[in-house]
Amino acid sequence: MVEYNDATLDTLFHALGDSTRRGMLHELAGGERTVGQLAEPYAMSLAAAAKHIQVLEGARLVHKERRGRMHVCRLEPQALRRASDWLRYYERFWNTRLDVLENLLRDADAKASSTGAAGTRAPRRTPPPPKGKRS
Amino acid sequence: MVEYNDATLDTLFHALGDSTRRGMLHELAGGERTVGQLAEPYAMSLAAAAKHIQVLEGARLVHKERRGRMHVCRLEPQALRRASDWLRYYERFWNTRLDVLENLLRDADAKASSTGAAGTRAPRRTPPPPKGKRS
DNA sequence: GTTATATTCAACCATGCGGTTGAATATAGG
DNA sequence: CCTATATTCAACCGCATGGTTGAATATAAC
Repeated sequence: MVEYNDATLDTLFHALGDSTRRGMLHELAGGERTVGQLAEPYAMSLAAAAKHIQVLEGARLVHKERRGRMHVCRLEPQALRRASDWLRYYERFWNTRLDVLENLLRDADAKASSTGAAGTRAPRRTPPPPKGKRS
Repeated sequence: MVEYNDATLDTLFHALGDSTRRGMLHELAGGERTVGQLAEPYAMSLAAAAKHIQVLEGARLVHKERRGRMHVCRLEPQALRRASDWLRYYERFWNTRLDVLENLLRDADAKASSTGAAGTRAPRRTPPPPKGKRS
């Protein structure tokens, strides 16, 4: 059951699509950090860094907890796992040498279609991404 | 050797952070598809869908090849593998029951700090994301 | 050659994103 | 109480993104 809704994966991958945020995750892999600690390495305002952290929170990649006057963040690995699960669906394409086989088939096709016969492969659609519960 | 530069991962994860594009990848998992075929399920102009495909190309998730008057797309699994590799670094956080252990430690800490002694854990920084070759 | 099909290109538009600054809030410490 | 520290909030800005439309290009079909 690798079923996550679109919005979740959107925000998740969007959160991962920024090197500052990935850097913060990497830092959090070393243990809990305060907002200030996470922000410090970056050449941007604290407010900007804090926004990045909020994005990570929104994607449930990070949990923030107030402790006295500082807010400490911790990595929330389940979200990362969700991303990994999604990717796992495509694992067969690189794991088994299926891609090599694909290449051979494609090349054979190219040669075939250039010598005549059209539309040999890929005419069938998989059930269309059903408009609101995709991926 | 799981070393990819920031920009690559930025564009890669950004490309994955859109459900239309993920839907297209899913479709391409079924084999080669033309631009028109990929665009058809979506309630947007062909031009818009084509732009999505270009984003996928830019992230090297898809290879497009002109064949006659149509352009056929194929899945390029190495890029997906890159994303998977990046995630793998964090696998330990959810695979081994290390996260559970972490929870226990954290709770213990919370109790400890609420009963007195401050700043027990997480004072050490891992080497800071070195500003241009991070993640 | 003309027409239809498949796709791109260019200009444009609204919205969101990553950043800034300055003020507000809340806790800790002298 | 007053001040310093840690963080958020709100307003603003420039730029990228995701979408549109209409014209351009190239191949296929008649």
